[in-house]
Amino acid sequence: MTLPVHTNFKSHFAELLSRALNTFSNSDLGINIEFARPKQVKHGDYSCNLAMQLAKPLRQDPRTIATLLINAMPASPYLEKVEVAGAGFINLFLKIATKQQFPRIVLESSKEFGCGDFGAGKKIQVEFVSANPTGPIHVGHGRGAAFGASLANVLTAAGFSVTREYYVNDAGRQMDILVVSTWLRYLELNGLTRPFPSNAYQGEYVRNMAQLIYKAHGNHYLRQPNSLLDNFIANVKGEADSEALLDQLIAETKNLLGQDYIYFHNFVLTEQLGECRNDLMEFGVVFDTWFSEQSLFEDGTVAHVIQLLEQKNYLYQQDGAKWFRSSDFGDEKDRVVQRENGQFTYFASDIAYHLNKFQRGFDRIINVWGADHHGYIPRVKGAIQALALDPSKLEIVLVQFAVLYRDGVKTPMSTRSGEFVTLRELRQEVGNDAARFFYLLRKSDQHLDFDLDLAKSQDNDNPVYYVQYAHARVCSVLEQWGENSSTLATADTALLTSTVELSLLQKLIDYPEIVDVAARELSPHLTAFYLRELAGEFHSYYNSTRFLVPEIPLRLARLALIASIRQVLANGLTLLGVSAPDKM
RNA sequence: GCGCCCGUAGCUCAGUUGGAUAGAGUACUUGGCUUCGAACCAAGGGGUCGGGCGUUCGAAUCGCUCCGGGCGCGCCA
Repeated sequence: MTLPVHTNFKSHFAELLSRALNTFSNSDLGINIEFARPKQVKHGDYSCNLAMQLAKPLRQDPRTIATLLINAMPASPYLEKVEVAGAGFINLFLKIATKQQFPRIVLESSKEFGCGDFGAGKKIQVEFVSANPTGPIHVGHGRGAAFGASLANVLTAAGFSVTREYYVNDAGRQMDILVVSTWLRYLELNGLTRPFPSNAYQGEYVRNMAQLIYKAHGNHYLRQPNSLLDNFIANVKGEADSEALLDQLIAETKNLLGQDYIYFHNFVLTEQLGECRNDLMEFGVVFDTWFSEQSLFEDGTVAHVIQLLEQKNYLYQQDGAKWFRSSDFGDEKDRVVQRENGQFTYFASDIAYHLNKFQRGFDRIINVWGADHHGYIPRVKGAIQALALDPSKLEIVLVQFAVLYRDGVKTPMSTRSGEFVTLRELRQEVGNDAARFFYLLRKSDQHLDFDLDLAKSQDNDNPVYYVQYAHARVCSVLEQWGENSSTLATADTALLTSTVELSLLQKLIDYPEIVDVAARELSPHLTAFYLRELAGEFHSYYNSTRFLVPEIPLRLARLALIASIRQVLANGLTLLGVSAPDKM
C-alpha cells in the first residue's frame, strides 16, 4: 500500500461520509463534514459529529443515523474500523500499518512534507508591517512583522504563489513633521536653538540624522539671509505644541528651505527606510515589493481614481472639501478625499493603492493591519465597491496591539514621543528565534501583554528552546549512530508498536493538516502550538525509550521515526522563521 | 455616547462554524543523570471558563444584559 505524499485524511474521510450521506438523503442539508481529534485513545483517531447534526433535520435518533452512515460508507484501505460511540459520534480508527508508513513518507518528501495544494495555482498578496518610515521599527511593529512573515510562509506551503509587500507612506504629513524635527535639530547643531515642539519627533534618532547632515554638509543649509532665520519661529502662529503649530512650522520650513527641503525630505526618508529594511531583514522578514505611496501621485493613479469616482457620482463638494459617499456602503459617515487646501488625504491615495492591487491580478489580497485601523475598513471596502471591484477579494487581518510593560507599569509606545522599545533592542536581548516564537505563540487577535523584563529574564526557558532542543537531540543521536541516515527510509517501521510510538506517528500525520488549517484560517500560531506538542512527545519518548539498541531492525525503525520527527520540526520552524540548530 | 477586540489555573496563553472528563507553559511540591544531550522527563496540588438570564439532547463556544480592560470614532497617517 503506497500513500500519496500529500495525504490529507480529513478530506479523504469527508469524501467517504459525504457519499454515504447521499445514499439515503437526496436533499442537500448544507452541513460541513468536519473531524476532531478525540482526547481519548479509545475514541479513535478521528471523530465526526455529522450524525448529531443530522438528527434534527432528519428527525431521527443520532445513533441510528450514525449506524446507517457507517454501513453506507465506501471502504477505505486506511481504516481499521469505524464505530458509533456516545451520543452518536462516528469514530474512525486508522490502520496501524497506515500510520507506520509515515516515517518513510516524511523522509522521502523531506522539506516538501506538509506542503499542500489548497492554494495551488492561486496568486495571493500579503501586505504587512507598512509602518510609517518616521522612526525605528519597535516591538509593536514586530508583532505584525512576525505574523505577516509566517503567514506568508504558511500560505506558500499551502501552494499559493505569495507576494510580500510593504506599503511605504512616503507622501504624507507625518514625513513632513519628521523633516521639520530633523531641521530643528540641525539648527541646534549650528548653535541656533529654537523651541522644540513636544509633538514633534522626540527620538534620539532624529538628532543622529541631523548629525549626519551636519557632518556631511556643515552649515551649508543656513545660507539664507539671517533675517529670514531670525523670523523663522516668530512667523509661526498657533498654540504652543498644537497640531496647527506643526502645520505652520512645516509651511515655514518649506518656504525657508525651498529646493533644499526636498533634500531633507529625501535624506530622512532614505535613512529611515534603510534602517527599517535592515531591521526587518535581520529579523528574517523580507519583502518582494516596497510600494511607494508617492508613486501613486506621480503616475497619476490618484487623479485617475478620483476622476473615476467622480464620474460614478460618488463624490461631492462640501465646506470646500471633496467627500466620498462611503456612508452609501455602510460606513458611519462620508470621508474627505481632498482637503480644502487642495491636498489629497491619505484615504485618497489608499483608494488608488487598492485599485492598483486589484489590477495586479491577485486572486486574494490580504492586508495585515494594526487593530487601531479597524474603523478604516468600511471606507476602504466601500471605495472598492464604488469602483465596481469585488470587496470579498480583500481580506483584512487585524493584529492586536502589544501592550508594553516595564517594571509592571504600562508604557505608551509612540514613535512621536520617542517612547518605545525598538525591535533591535528586543532581538539583542533575547535573540531572533525567541522573539519570533514569542510573537507567534499567541493568536493575532489576542491582546499581547509584553513584559520586557519578563521577556529578558525568561530568555533561557523560552518555549522555542524546548522545540529546538528536540531537534538538536535527534541530531545528536543520529551523529552517535554514525551511519548515513538516508538509508532510514527503508527501515522496517512495522516494529514501531508502543503507545508513545503510535502517538508520535499520528502526530506526524497531523502536520500537513495543521499547515492546511493554518493557511485556511490565516492562523500561523497553530504551527507554533503543534511544534511544542510534537517536541513534548518526542522528549517523553526520548526519556522512556532507548534508540540505539543492539537489535539492528528495531534500532533502524526507531531512528527512522526520530529522523522524521526532526524533519517535521525543521519544516515547522522554517515556517515560523526560527532556526533549527544541530547543536545548542 | 457609538463601534471593534477581549476576559479561561497565581502569571502568560491555547481551545470558539455548539460535542465525550476544559488543556499547555510558567510558578510551587516531590522524584529521576557512571547508560543515545537533565535547555529533559515522571508525579501532584491549583478552575463557579468575568457575573446573570436565555436558546437545546448538549454552551468556554450562540443570543440578551451587566461588570472590567484595550483600541477606534480627524479636512492625521
